[in-house]
Amino acid sequence: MKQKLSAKQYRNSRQRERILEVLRSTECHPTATWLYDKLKPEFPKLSLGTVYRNLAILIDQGLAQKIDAGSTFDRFEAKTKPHYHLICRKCGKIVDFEAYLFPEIDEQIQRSTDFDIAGHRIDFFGTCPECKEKS
Amino acid sequence: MKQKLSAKQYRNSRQRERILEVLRSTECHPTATWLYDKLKPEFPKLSLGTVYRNLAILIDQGLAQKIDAGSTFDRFEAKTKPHYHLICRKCGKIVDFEAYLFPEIDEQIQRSTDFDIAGHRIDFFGTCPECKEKS
DNA sequence: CCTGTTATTAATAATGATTCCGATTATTAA
DNA sequence: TTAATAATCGGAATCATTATTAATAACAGG
Repeated sequence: MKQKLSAKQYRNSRQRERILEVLRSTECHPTATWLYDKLKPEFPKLSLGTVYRNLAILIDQGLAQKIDAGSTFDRFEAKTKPHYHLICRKCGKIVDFEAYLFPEIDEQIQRSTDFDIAGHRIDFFGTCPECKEKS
Repeated sequence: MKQKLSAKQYRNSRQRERILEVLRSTECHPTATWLYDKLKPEFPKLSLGTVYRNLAILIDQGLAQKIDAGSTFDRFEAKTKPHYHLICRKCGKIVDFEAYLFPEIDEQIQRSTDFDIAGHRIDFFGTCPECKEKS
């Protein structure tokens, strides 16, 4: 059912074309609804589902990406010291990496921007030992 | 309505106590449902809403934290070169930081773990210039 | 220029995680 | 013990996202 054949043959569609153009032309990192609102005047019959579906296609084509939240539902942990996460792309497992290796990068970034930096998060993406074995 | 008074007076509850204990005792980074399933045998009448509410309280008390996804809905961007994100804690704005400063840290992590590291994400959290002015 | 095939669309229904609500129960201070 | 009010349970509501379906549009071949 949930086919992910990148071999899929895509046709051109005015909607998808414009979604990509708008996505490329904006500074912000839009939500699907933001894109929908932006394009609604141009396509009065535009449907939100069309925006979602075309974003998925653009991602499949490597032309766009979702800002990766790692998982679709909230995850929690007891508060400990700062640490990083290793996230398995295959099974979604999250493993702590008990270190805060780069405390100096906050200042490094702070000097280059107008943001007040309070902290950072680093997630490493890859394949966990168990999933490595299976493949 | 949506009060966030940390001055709130919390009472003890067996459920919250156990939620924290389980959260502290596990290696994984549970979802609310996982905690619910874990504690259901112990509290046959346990409600999922209770788990969510108590997690919120524990977070308010600084005893737990949500693995921060930055925002509750998906955000997209046209695929460009690798870069980092500056995320404003007050308004949720995401700004690109056009650099991939630390390409060597993937190897650094890879050497310390059994994961195959394919890449990483760094998000910096702080306050954007506009929100700084307002406060 | 037709025509058949099938990707795409719009509208809407379904899903699934999270939050809210109301009546009941439990905790705490006095 | 009692009064005040958190906390609970269960179910309904919410809201972003995904799936379904009939109609439409793109495009390759004739």
